[in-house]
Amino acid sequence: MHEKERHRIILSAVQEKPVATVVELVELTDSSEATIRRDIAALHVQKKLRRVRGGAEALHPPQFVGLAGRPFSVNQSINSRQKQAIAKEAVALCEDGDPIIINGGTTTFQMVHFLANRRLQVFTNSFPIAEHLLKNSKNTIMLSGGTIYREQNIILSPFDNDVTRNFYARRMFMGAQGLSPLGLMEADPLLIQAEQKLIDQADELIVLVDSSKFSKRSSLILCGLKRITTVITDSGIEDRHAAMLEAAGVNLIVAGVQEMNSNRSVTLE
Amino acid sequence: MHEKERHRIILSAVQEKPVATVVELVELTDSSEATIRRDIAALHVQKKLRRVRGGAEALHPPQFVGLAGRPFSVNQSINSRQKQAIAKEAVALCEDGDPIIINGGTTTFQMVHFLANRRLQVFTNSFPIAEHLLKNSKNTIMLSGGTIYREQNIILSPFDNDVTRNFYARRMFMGAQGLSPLGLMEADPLLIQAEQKLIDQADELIVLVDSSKFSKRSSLILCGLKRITTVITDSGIEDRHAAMLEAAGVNLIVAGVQEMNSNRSVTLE
DNA sequence: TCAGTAACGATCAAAAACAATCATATTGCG
DNA sequence: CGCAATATGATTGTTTTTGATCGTTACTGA
Repeated sequence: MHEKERHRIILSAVQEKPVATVVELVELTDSSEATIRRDIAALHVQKKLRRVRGGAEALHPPQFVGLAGRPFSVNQSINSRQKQAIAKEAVALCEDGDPIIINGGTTTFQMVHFLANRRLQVFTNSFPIAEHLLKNSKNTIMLSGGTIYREQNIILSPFDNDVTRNFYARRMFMGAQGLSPLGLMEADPLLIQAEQKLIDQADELIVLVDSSKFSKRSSLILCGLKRITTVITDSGIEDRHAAMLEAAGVNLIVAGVQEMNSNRSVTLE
Repeated sequence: MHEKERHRIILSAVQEKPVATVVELVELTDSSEATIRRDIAALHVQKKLRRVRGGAEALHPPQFVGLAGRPFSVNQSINSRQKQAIAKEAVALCEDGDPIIINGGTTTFQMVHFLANRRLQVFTNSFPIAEHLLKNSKNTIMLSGGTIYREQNIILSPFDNDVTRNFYARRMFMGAQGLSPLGLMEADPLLIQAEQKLIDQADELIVLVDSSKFSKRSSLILCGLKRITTVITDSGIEDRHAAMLEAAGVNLIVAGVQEMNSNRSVTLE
């Protein structure tokens, strides 16, 4: 076996498992330990992997420290003041007993805090949302089936999911990457897929976006403005954007960040 | 077993319950107490867990009341020694890349620790299993859709679930309430429902039961003995029960609870 | 309080992993 | 073809890790 082939095998093996031992690699490549060690050493200086005693490990060990991968947990803290205010308004629309759909996302995730004392029927495709509500509330939780995508933290199935098709809600709540005259825009194709499966399963579509989203654009259009029932945003929204929504017949709720009585402690309760 | 692998298993175990004892970890990893102590000490200085007398605990331990209602978490500790040994044999049957189904239950839950270093395609209807694997392993996780039942910790849908129907596995692993000549018995009608949806989605049916289950009966029969490919149990199984399985053409694996020095403490710890 | 037991730390020998070296095989090139 | 350059595999001695033992310390229950 040639050197390059071994290197490919080694790199592949290191991706598959947290740590590939020298002995394993010997069996995989039918070469000697000495050779494998030399290979690992070479790949180590090439910064292709990290050399550890006993074998080698991937350079960027997908640190599944938390369920929320980096992107998710980082997003969590961005604009969390506004997001919480927006989420609060969203939950305020609901009454106990209502069936609702919460699409995965960092803004919609903030709804969980205000749902802690409620008793709704919540359908979601977000693993973190389901987990949190399950642990910290008495709501009925329904989950869509499929593969859990770690990066986006959503559950998605390539097949038409009858659980999804049979759950019909009064309202569906979702975030978005951007909101323009063209409609509701999203960046991640995976999220688009997930959202398109849900979007027709509710009477009303409630979109939760902070005001910065009105100036952002994205490549993928999910649906037109007319499909949206209500937009909840923060007071940073510009008049022209509000006018745009009004023209499309979309209700607008501006979450009052100011009315929260002196809570500099934004932390959740 | 490699150092990194042990560390993963230890961290996995610490997540599951408030405190993982050294003895438990020894059995989980097949290494000595000295090694486990050294590992715990190392992980302690790495701030990955907290070292306590007798073992280790998670850094951020209390997830409130906990997702698992009482019944689940209580069951968790009963006969956990045997359950872990049984679960270990179960995982040993699998090769990386295999598609498998893990039905929810306390015995099958123990498989998660041994899956920490593996890379399988795991389909489950158990929220805790999905959660744990998601957080502590690189396995691909697929979840069935539906309502999350808190008592039983399973996800169940009244509708035929296409995710389920389209996932076909090599092996399905499940626990049971009892095992008699009549077949596999279950007590909870809800569990029966969940299991019947999955049981035909795999080539082989592997049943994980501790030996006490052979003398227990239950009201509901899930399937006959002949449907079972393999039974994994502990060394407490009686000869007549082994004969019963043999007569039905069922493979039997006895998980070696190799006599630990003077284990008069059969009680749970 | 006072055993009795469990957990611990230190120590040392065995095992595993390693680095260095040399002999052999393979490859490339004149 | 022959020779040199390089890669590979085997051998040996060294370092690291592991497991077992033993004396000490911390808990437990009467």
